[in-house]
Amino acid sequence: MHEMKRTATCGELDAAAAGTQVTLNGWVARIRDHGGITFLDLRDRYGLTQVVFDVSGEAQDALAAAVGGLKLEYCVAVQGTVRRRPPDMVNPELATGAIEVAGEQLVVLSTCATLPFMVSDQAGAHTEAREELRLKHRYLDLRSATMQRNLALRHHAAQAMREALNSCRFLEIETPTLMRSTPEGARDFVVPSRLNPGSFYALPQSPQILKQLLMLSGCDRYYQLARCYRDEDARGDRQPEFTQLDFEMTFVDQDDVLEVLEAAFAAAFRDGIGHELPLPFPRIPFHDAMNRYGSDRPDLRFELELRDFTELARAGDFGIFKKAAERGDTVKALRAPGLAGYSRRQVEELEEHAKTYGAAGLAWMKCGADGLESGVSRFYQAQQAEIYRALDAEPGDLLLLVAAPWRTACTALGAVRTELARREGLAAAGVFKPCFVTDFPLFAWNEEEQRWDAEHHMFSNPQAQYLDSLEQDPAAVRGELYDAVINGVELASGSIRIHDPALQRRVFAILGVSEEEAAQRFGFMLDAFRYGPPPHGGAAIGFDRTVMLMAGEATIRDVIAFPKNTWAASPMDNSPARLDTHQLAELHLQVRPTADS
RNA sequence: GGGGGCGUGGCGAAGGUGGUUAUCGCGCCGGCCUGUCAAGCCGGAGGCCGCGGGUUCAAGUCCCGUCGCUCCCGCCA
Repeated sequence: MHEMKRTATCGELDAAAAGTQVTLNGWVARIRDHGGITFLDLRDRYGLTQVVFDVSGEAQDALAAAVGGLKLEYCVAVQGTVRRRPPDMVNPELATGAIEVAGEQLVVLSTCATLPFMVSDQAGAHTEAREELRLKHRYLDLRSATMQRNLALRHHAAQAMREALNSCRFLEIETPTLMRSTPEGARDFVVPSRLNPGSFYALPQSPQILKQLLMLSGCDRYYQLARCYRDEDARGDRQPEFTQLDFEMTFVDQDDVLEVLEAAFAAAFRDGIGHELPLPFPRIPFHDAMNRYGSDRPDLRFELELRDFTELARAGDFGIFKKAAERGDTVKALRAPGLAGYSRRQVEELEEHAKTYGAAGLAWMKCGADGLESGVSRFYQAQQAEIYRALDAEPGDLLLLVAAPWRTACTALGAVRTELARREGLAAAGVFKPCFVTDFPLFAWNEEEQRWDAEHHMFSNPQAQYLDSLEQDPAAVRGELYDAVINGVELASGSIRIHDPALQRRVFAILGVSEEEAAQRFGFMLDAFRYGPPPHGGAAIGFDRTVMLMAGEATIRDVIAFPKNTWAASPMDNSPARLDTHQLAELHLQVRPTADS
């Protein structure tokens, strides 16, 4: 170790330490040079301590020179005496603000080049530099108080979730990251095999099948902080590699799994940010969530519930809506309390928003003191009283309406709902409203390919009351499927699985998966399920998103140490990168030029 | 695949309708200063305005193309 090894961190000294000799190691966060006296803010993971160098005396020339040469982000060691600050110079913003260290010796452990951007030292704030630059020099970005906090928060959340599951008899078991491509929704990341020319591993999109096999193996309860890989376009809350707290349980029903989810989230929020989530989480069936909030991941921090307007539209004179209702489409209404003052421009912006979610348009009217005004109100003069009653409308409200097939109408107006909340500041920070969304449909009709897809995945159990009518009316079948949602963010998803091979065959048949295809793609699993598979179910928690939510960040990249950008690349190490011809040859690969190169 | 936003010294921003020394804050370099904590004050260096082409007497500004970043739709069971 270097000379001047630390005896204290930069975050632990307080008035009780006054008078003691200490050595601190850390980085120069700030220098305030007043001539004869210089203040140095020394930073490490634990905090910030002010060091004072009084170099006015002639005998201090050597120290003065050393202090004068300091630059931001030099790594240094300081030895000195802790002393109380004079009362009027205490800094209440700082954990160590009651004291300062009178610096007596300074050793520069290493120097620092001119910074590409300032390391942010303000809690909750990121550096001003654009994200691309932050990612290129991620090691510097991670020095900031905010990123340090995020990494620590992530650690504590992980430990809390582990403990919560440990105390429920779960075993942490690892599964391979090199495995075969399995039938899941996303594109696979693929790894060529050197020993098996032309063959490839796939990186897991989730350990789904393997954890089910662990249940068959009698492990009873399994969990894993599993890295998952999906080759799809990124988003603020989504990047190609991410972490799930994946778990699975034997001999349980849906309520048992939901309880574990509640325990895991409660522990993470408690240990991570000291927040007590209210238990149990409210449960909202999928259809209710869509009808009331226009989303299968409702943000419950604000009301703004959607209402059905279909029958009113059928009886009204607005031709477009009338025809929609008669055609079997749904008309949804959103009452925006007190927003009748919205300008035409503002409503048009909301309409544009609705259109991106598939709405043909956004109709509107205003609730005046003497009845409905503006927009499409002239078509509904005869029904004013009925409309006020049905929507609980009051003078001063703005009414927004969408007509479309049920799901589109709900989704589009639901998007308007969250956009309104954003504009009006209704979604408060620091408030967490969890819920479970349950009773998802098992199958979704794929219009393009004219067939049924699995809404969740093809191993999810249909609810018992649909077992006799599976084939007759797939659209009506609800599964033992559930999501956990907090503040409009989907944080977990799971299901009770099919453990009866005969039922599994029926589901495959509905999905159009032939026996041969099933055998070829995941025969090992079907084979395994011949050997006494137990009833089981589980879920997976989107761990990055959970931490993002707790940290109050807008993107999961801010809670991942070394994330990828939206083009799945890392500006720091320039990955992905080309392989040299030798490596390619060894892997039996040949790179074909792209059409445009 | 589609749509929106952004790209100006190391960083963040300002630069109506085109007009000649491209502005400000931070950082950097030099100087002054004994109580700051976003220290202050004085001075200085540093920019082919993402790139390519076009219009024009004249382009950071207008047009076309292109690249990069970012947000959203699609996609992501």
